[in-house]
Amino acid sequence: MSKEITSRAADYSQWYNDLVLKGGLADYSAVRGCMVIKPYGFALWENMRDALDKMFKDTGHVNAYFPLFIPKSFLSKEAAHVEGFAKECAVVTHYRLKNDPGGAGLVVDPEAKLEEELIVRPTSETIIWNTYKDWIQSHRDLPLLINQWANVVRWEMRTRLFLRTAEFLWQEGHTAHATREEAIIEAEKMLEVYATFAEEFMAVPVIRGVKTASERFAGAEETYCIEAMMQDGKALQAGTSHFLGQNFAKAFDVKFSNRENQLEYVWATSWGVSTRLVGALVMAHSDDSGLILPPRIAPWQVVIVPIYKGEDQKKLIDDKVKAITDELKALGIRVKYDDNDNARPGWKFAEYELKGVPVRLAIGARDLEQGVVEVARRDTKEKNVVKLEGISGYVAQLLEEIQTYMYNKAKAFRDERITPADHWDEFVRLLDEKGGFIAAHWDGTAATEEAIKEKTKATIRCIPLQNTKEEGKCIFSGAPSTQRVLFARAY
RNA sequence: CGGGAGGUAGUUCAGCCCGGUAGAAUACCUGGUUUGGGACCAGGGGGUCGCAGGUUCGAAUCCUGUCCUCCCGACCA
Repeated sequence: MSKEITSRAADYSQWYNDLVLKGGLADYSAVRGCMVIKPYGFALWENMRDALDKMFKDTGHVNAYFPLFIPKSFLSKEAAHVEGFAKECAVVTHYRLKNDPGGAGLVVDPEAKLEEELIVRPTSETIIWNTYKDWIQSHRDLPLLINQWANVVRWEMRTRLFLRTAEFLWQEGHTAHATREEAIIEAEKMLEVYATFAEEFMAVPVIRGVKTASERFAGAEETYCIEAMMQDGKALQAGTSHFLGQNFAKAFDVKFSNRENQLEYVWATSWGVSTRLVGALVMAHSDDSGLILPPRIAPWQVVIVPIYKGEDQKKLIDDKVKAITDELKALGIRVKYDDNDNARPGWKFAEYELKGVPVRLAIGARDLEQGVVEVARRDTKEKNVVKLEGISGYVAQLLEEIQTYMYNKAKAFRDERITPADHWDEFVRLLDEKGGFIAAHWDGTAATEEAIKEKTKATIRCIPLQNTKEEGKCIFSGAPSTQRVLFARAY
């Protein structure tokens, strides 16, 4: 016995915390609302980051880096933007400490007050558009397709590991275009990149949609989103892409000369995903034994555990494992050989299940004699004895199979939790008893949306793209509606 | 930010009500036996009791303040 995990049924929140902490992804820190991402969790994030970074580059984007600090005056230039972020900003007011003459230790030096206070970026639109003003003169400078990997700070009242922390890591893309159409295409394209990443790498199915006006990004004309379904029936926004119109161009006076030599405001997008995706990954797939990580982004795809009596057997196994790991590595498979003699096999089995390693190979003297190895897959917990000959090919194929299985399982779960509702009683009952997305008609007003939220805590997660049009009556007001939207309680 | 719970060894926790110089399990170290689902025996090391004040001859224990975490709520791309 050692690392007990709270079951999902007993306490879903605690289960999630247990997995993150005991699975070695992150720790709490001495700073309120901030976490330490541990090496195993960071390796997972690095794999996600690398895959996304490649996708951004493949779609023509380049990376750059803008300052952590934003002059306070910048934030207030776009009215909706300041409204949305002002309440959760960390502010730098001084630039020096000194020893208190009264002996109270280090104190802020009141004489070192900043002329203009600096905001720790909650997002970088303002500092970036202030810069773009200098970079864009002509239509020949467009489109400008830039991404940055950075940390941001949002002073949240209530935090949860990965899902909502005061400081988090993310990427933010900021692009500038000559036309409205081109900017919209960009925002939609990047949403599709996110959706592809979530589905193909994280094995998390997502719904592509647009946000309602009240859920829209502060300063955007349209916010596109991908929404995922967690195992407790709550929705989680996994990524957003915004069509910013000319709002920031106007706020920061960014104009370009078109082909007719007329000055026009630039059209903009921004888009981001964060370490919150790690939380989504945990809650979408894992079980009561621990994490279940999809092979394409798992830090270790395969772990090999030797089982032996005495040094002689150990040597024989070591030799065989060396051959196997060489084969696996040649196929680009990330493999760990755990021959630590301090822990026994049973302990290791439990440990790597907790850590969600997709495939485990156990190999002992008996196996060597018979030329076989025990292969255990984390997702289904199936165990098979497989011939050592051709094992690398078998494992490579198994990893693919696990990736597909995890996606299909999550998709079946998600699809089963999209339920249509046509009456208010049914809507409320579904939310309480079943959870998930509820597809219902909505009259399109913010007042109705707000009233539903107040009564049920459910919000409109999105209006799905390519939604089928359908005449109906609003679930709440009874007013006419042309399509169903997806409601859910959300993280 | 409001309500509740908590912070004592690396970890999980007992001790606190009723003040008297800190304990268990596990982990760790040494030696040995072990190794196919979280091993066993023997010996050993490890804690300014979150932090800062106060009361007291004496504080993990009582009082005040403060920091951090969890749960619920308010708030929140």
